Amino acid sequence: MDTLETRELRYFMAVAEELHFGRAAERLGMAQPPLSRAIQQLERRLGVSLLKRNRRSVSLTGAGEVLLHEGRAALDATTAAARRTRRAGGADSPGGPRNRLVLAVKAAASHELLQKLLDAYAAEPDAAEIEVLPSGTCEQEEMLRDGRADVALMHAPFNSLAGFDSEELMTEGQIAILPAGHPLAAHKTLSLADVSDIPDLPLARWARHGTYPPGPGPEIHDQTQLAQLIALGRTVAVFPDSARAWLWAEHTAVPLTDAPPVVTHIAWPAHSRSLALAGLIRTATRL
Amino acid sequence: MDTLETRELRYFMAVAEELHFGRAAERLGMAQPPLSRAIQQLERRLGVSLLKRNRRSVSLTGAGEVLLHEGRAALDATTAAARRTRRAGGADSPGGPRNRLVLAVKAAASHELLQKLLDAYAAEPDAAEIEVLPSGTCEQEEMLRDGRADVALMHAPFNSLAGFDSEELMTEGQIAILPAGHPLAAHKTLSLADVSDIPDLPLARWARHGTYPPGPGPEIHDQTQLAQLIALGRTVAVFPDSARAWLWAEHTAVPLTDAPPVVTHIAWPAHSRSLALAGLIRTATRL
DNA sequence: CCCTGTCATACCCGGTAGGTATCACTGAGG
DNA sequence: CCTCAGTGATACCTACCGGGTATGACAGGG
Repeated sequence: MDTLETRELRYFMAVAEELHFGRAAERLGMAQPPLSRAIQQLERRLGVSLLKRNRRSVSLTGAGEVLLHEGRAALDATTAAARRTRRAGGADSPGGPRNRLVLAVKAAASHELLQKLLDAYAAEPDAAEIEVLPSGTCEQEEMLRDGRADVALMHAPFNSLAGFDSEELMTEGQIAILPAGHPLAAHKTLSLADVSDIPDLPLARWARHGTYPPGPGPEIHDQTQLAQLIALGRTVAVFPDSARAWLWAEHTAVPLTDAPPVVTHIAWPAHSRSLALAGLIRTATRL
Repeated sequence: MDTLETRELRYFMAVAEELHFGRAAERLGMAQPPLSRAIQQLERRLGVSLLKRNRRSVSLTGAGEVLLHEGRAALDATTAAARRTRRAGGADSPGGPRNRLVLAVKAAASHELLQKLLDAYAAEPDAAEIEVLPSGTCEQEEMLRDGRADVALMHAPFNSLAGFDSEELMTEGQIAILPAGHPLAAHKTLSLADVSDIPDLPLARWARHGTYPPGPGPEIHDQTQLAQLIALGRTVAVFPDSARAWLWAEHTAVPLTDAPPVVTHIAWPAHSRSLALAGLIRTATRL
């Protein structure tokens, strides 16, 4: 009736993303004709046209766009259910489910805070085991949504907290990281405008989901790469204060006066009901 | 592999809620044996035991509890995707998708605010059509989650805003609604303690999802019933200020000094990307 | 000790998901 | 203008599996 099987959703997502039945079928590991048929059935069942086929190109209708977004959320929720259930498996000794929590953190994030949090929590009675899962740039949200992680350290305004519950842990300013020898490195403070268009030092561009924002700067996907490029005098970067921890001798940090403060949150799926998670959050807010 | 079909989720939810294969099968409109088999397959696929069968009774394992919660969220997301897609159907004329928004409101909620909101929004250029969906006590959250509604007026602290984005619209105090002739009705103000244990006037109990909280007061599921019982001198109720709008001559409203303020929010699913919704929210915050 | 309730097993059938072959149509290029 | 490459739809077949019925196995209560 109005069921929407997971398989159908998967199929539609593939087609909607590829906008090409052949490639979508290949990605799904199946032949093209059954895929075409499945999508037709889906459209008939929903009573809605999802794709515009022009015999030569495929595009989304309005309803298709809606299903692309809502379906992504639904699929994520489903795989999250599977993952979390599987993870909870075996943990069934009465009196104390040996819960394990997966904590997603951006690799470059404040190491000090994380260390304090883990230490404090480990000291708690009946603390669950914490698995620290390093995540790429802005990937924590996705990880929480699809169940790879149970809880995450996020950094507003870079991460969006939409759809999660969260508690504020720490606020810090931002600094510009410059090559030590650069003229600007002599300043006591700088503004964003000062560092955003230095002719010889374009701002580095970070990979987000495999693609890079446009711009003149070098393409980066690794903090060490960035550190090296700065040391070589090829680029400049803007980071939260806590990045001072990993600066090299060839780097100079200069506070930025007008950069928005970075707020570190601990965030988790709003519907979570795990005792272990509650304990970790309590510990975190007490730091 | 780790797919978790919607059908399997539906089946498991039924069994997990009934804790009885026979009744669950009946509720699903199928025979018991295929249901047993489906659950076994599910457990085998997940590699996790979900139910403890004692040949005489069924209970959830830890993993089963997890799947019960996570699965509910996943199923809601899936049916939401179906509903919203279907609702977006046909709306495909280029240049302006004739979006229609479904707004869930608690029936007893501030009528004045709702009226102002609807009027203001209707005056906007290219306003979408708003369908007002009355919802039972604390049902708005569920409606947002499963796609029956796109946006809702919620009242903290009664509704939980967890998992939604929201904007604050209005804050009001609370009042006790008493029979006009009652001695307490002569007071200028009251405290919660004053009204919570009046021997002859027990607090009314509202239905939530068909069940009533325990207590001595009468069982209510309708504001008119409540008004009548108060008028008859049988009960007393606590409401936000805006309830004054529907008071009878036989009622007296007395402000409560220590009741938590009621904050009306406009709330919507965090991942929403609808233009029409954005417009409505903009209008609401400008009121 | 039997009887009832309850979940699991055995077996069968029909629908349907998926594969292969092919058609229908479109747009580019010579 | 015709041809050919590319792409989605159609036709048809098969095998799997979801669902049904009948029955077994076992626990508890009278």
